[in-house]
Amino acid sequence: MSKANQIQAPKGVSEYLPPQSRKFESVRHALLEPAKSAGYELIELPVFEDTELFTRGVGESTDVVSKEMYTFEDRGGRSITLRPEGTAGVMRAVIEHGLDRGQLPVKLYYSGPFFRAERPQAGRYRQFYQVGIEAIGIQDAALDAEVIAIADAGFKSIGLKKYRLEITSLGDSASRAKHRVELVKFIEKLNLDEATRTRASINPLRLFDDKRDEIKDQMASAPLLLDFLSAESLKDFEDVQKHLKALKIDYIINPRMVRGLDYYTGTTFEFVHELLGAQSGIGGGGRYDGLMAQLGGQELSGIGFGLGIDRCVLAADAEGISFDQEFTSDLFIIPLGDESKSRALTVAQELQNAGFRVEISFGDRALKGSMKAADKSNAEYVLVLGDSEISSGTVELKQMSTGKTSSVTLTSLKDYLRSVSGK
RNA sequence: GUGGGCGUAGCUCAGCUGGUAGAGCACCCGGUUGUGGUCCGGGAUGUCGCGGGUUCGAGCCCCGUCGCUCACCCCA
Repeated sequence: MSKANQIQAPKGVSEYLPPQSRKFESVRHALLEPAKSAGYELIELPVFEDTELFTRGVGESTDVVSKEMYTFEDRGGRSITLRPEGTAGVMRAVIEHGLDRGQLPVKLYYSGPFFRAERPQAGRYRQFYQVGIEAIGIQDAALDAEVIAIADAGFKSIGLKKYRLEITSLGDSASRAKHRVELVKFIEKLNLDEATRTRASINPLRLFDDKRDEIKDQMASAPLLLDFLSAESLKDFEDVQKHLKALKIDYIINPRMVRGLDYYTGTTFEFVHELLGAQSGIGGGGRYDGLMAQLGGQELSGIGFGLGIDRCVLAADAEGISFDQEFTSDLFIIPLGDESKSRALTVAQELQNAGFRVEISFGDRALKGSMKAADKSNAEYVLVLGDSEISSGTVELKQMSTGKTSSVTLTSLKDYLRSVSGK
């Protein structure tokens, strides 16, 4: 098999094959459960949207929109983009279908693939998976705290320990405007290369996030947005912290935190894992005041988060967390001879319908080979189904862990399995 | 878009200063009739990423190219 002209997966996509895929499933489940427990409901949306949704919602000045979108023209000449993040799409659906006309807040959760045309690296993929929630329509520091708590509960439920929560507040627009003037003045005096200066002119906050030492050193004395918060914004931020303390959720204030999406205002947060490489953010989110209106809806505030399933899987690996749900079947049926195959299928069907996990040995391998297959499948019990069993109606059920066999009639098989498995 | 590392069997890798390819795991068959795990014996599998060059001879050297990977920008 030559690899030269083999079709490969597109560059930079994350794929989960068994048995690794079990981890993915467990992680997604763990991240989703806390949201359900808090009364959030599923919203399932398309993975592609009108391009304008993102240019208007996420912001033209962001890297996500300016250089990382998968955009193409569909057959009707419309510009379509594979969703790079989840919030904009949720807002679109909420506005379009009037979900915000009922009781507030609207509480939604979702999970699925997202797409960004970036250069891939550890923990960064072109197709990646997120779990997200959005709570729309109520401005309340307690809600901010709940959203953060839901994310935290998800990570804890995976078993993650080596992560930290960083929070800050971007304040209201007046606070940000005041700070921006001072920050721009400060940056003008710095010694920066052309590319960095251009970046700063688009959004000066971005310089806080630069990883290069020469930039970090220069930015050490830069004016911080937190120091420019209005009394109202500050009170809100303190309330969020008060609630987090009540919830016993540890956090650190990171006044230099920058988020890549333009719509954030007020409370913003990020969960950072300590054992991952350069891409260490396992989740993040914040409040967005202007987004709904920006997209043509009411002036409603919202808050939400996106958690990276891929990165959580990597983090779980890094922490050595094992997902102990081994793939085990209750019963493995080995038919001997063509006549018995049909019978094996019907026996399996009946037991599967009764809630047991039952596998069949397919093909015409020797009994020994089938036994090995049964062994590998971790089946609890094995039964050989040949002519004599079918005519007598009685099978020898072998318990693999002990090697012991017991005679059971085919008609009582279900009851027998129930009694020994407790299912 | 920019930079570093790496591309040898399904997987993990070995291959000394160039002499036409190996191990472990996994897989399949067998160790006398229809009962697994251990053990023993046997077996299949590679255009050594691709193309070109140097050489009597290249997996090993040179050039190009593609891919993977890590990092920068940025982000889940």
